[in-house]
Amino acid sequence: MEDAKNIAKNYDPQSFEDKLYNEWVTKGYFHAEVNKDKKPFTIVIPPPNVTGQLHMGHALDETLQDILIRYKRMQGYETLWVPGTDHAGIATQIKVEEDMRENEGLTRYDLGREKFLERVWAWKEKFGSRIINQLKKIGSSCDWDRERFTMDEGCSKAVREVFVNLYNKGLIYQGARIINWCPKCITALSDAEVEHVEHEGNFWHIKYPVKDSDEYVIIATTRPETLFGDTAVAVNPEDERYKGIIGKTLLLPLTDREIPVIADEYVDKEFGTGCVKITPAHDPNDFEVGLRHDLERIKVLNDDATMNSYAGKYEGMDRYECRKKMLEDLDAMGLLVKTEPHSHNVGQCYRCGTTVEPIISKQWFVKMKPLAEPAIDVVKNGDIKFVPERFSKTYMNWMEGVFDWCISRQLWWGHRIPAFYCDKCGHTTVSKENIEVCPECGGSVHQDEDVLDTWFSSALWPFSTLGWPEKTEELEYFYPTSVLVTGYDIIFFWVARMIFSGLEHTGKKPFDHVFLHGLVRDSQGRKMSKSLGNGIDPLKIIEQYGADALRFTLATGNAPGNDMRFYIERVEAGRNFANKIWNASRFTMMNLEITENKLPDMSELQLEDKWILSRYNKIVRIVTDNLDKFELGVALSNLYDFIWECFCDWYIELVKPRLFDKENPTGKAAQYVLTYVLSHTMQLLHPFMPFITEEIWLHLPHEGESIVISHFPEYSEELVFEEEEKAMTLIMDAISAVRNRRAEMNVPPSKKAKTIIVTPKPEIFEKGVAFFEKLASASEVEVRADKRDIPANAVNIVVADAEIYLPMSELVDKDKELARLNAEKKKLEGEIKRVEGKLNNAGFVAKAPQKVVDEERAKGEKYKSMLEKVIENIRSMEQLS
RNA sequence: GGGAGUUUAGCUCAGCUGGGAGAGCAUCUGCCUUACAAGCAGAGGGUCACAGGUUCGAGCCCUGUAACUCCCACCA
Repeated sequence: MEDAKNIAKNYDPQSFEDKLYNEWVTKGYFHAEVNKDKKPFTIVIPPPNVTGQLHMGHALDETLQDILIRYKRMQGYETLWVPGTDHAGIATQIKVEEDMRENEGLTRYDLGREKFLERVWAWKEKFGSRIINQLKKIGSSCDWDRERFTMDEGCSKAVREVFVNLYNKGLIYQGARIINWCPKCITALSDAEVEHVEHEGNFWHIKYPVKDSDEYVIIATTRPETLFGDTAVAVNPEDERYKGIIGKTLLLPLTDREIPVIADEYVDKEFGTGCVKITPAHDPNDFEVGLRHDLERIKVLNDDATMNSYAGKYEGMDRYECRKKMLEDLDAMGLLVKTEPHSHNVGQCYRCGTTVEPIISKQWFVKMKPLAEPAIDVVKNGDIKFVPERFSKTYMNWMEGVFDWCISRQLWWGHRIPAFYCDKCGHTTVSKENIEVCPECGGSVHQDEDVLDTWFSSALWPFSTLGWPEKTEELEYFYPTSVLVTGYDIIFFWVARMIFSGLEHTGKKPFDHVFLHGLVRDSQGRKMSKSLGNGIDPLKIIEQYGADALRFTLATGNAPGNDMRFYIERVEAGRNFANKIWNASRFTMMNLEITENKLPDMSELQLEDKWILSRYNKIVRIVTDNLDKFELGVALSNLYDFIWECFCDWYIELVKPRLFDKENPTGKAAQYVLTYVLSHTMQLLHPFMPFITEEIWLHLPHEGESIVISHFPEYSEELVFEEEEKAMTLIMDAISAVRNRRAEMNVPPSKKAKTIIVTPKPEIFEKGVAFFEKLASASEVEVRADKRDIPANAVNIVVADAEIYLPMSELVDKDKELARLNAEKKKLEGEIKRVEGKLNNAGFVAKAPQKVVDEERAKGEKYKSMLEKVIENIRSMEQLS
């Protein structure tokens, strides 16, 4: 252990984290392959974000995933991450377009499709590898060599297979529907991609004159510019006010068009004026009304939300400019009755925040009903489990009310829709292979210009990455995967769609568990975002505190599925913990003569050895149980307490006398136990804090070349020492009580005192003599069964099974001491009253479990005997002159 | 409008199937005790949001109330 003695005084993560990571990679510990001798553990993870910059949310994802993977690997599973290296969709394209616009003033249309896609590839090349390097910094054991999920042929093949299969089953159809249109991204969006934001707008009341009459109707609208697309005004058939007007013709203001008044149940008599303008091309409800009444659909907006020729003189204006101008004009014409403030929800593009326009458009849709049914069942019957469980409800609500999914996007970057239109006969052919001629008439064909929604291909992730639709060995072995780890904000986008896609295309569920975590917020509880500038860069944190400290922070302090606030103080706590471990290890190594890592013969174990082993053994079970339940935070905080309190604060201190005294025959045993417990604890901690645990484990006597591939500790019946644990607890409580009394009296540790322990169990306290000397500032310890000859003015301490006397008469203030004893008496009496209250309650004794009753009885006994002693002490104190 | 979550120490949060309220940080006191001042030994601090109920027993289960947060939803 020569190098052990040279280990740095303080924990310095920079000195070893990178080095260890590179070693793990070069030695291939992260590599996964089909291995029939082992069981697979497969984890599905979200893609790196498109900016190529690691953010805290991603660090959280990655940490939780890595904890599970490392744990399972150490348990002997063949572990595979199913990683994505590409987000094949809109976000990437928008990013690149933004970049082009800002730096060169170019749009994708200026470049043309081919050149533009080249740009995206180059951009991906640059940022894709950057984020992978960043993920290594936090210790991710993802085998990044398996970059399968790209826009390559394999993936495209899966996407086409799926598209064609669904189309042939009639589950994909093309149709004109109202979709959400983002005028900035210039594409259709799915319902899930639209965020509804409360918006302070106006309700404009506008007169529509009745033809050949002085009458008019007043409609109320929040989007007056869609007036140009009105093809009717609707009233409720039951509405007495308007019965007479149904069927009449209105003159649509600002145009020369005439529109009818129709009756439709959809209109709410109570809301607004009771008259609704119907714009089938720009509103989903109006679209439905239009279908019922066979109304014309007039689209008045261009793709960039400027007005088209239907707007007459407003043509070419932006939608809001047009709104302003036309309202002025209507006002001048006396047709604007009033402007009423009205707050309502406005749909915004969840990526760029632009207000979306509902627009009629011919798009591709997936019919959701038939796909949703099995996807509901598989969660309902528990085949797929959400952790925490409550999210299954969220999922179910969405799935049960799901609308058809608009999957076409008017973008260039993405999987192009495999539909071909005949230029001659117009026939649509959907095909896995590219075709040149129409199979119907032999005419030339052109492929659909649009691409598929990102989530359409992402939904295939769990199996397309494993080679599907080929029946590969990997697919056979690793699929269905074990667990998906992701944030709850992505349930609808991704989780739900993976579930129904997996079921539909492979006939199997894509994973067993969905482990959901919350969002990382800043210290004020706000979502971290670029625009707020409150994002904390994980790499800076790692640089300053180390990856292990960051991982500690991300894994503790919150329950699964709950949001977490990021406090730098919590990272400091993690760093301090690492430093504590570091120094405990340093101490261990400095006192090591042994070169083997094994337990000594049971007969050589001392009381404190058995105590720490027994406690360690329990921690093994706690950590394992909680990791199996995905309670990572609970597992880690238990480990934290064990390492800091049991191992560092007690065991190391207890064992120091044996280590320092080279003559002590039990010194070797202490070294073995110290080494055993420390190195095994490092293994327990390794999934959470991989770097420091490896560094320490390698410095301790060990077998095998890395903790990464070592075997995770298991609970052992041999290490159960209940009696010794109890005995040790008695001693420790007594020591704490002495310290407490000394602190109360402001006695510095340097001032030693004789300690007399009066106890009915001298055989236990005899074993603790050295501990009292070391830890309770005892100059000399006397253990006995009677209290003869003890000076009445000695400091006295009453604990369970013992009375302790410190003859420090000069420190005793009679009045203060009496006050304290009386306070203690009162407290004990209160406890006894509480316990007896319970025990005298017939209901309690009859109905409570025997174990609980017994425990209460034991407590009662203990308090009674302590009370007796306290009363005695009060008496003798009172007799003092 | 529907659904979910939260409410526990000054702050941030744990508290798993009901059995004497916990951690970290902060505060106060005393310690350079030969691994660690990024530390050690102590202390103070809580009507577990409120009101009912079930139970021998409720922070935990049930009902209701209030405040905050999030998600979903086509009311023009």
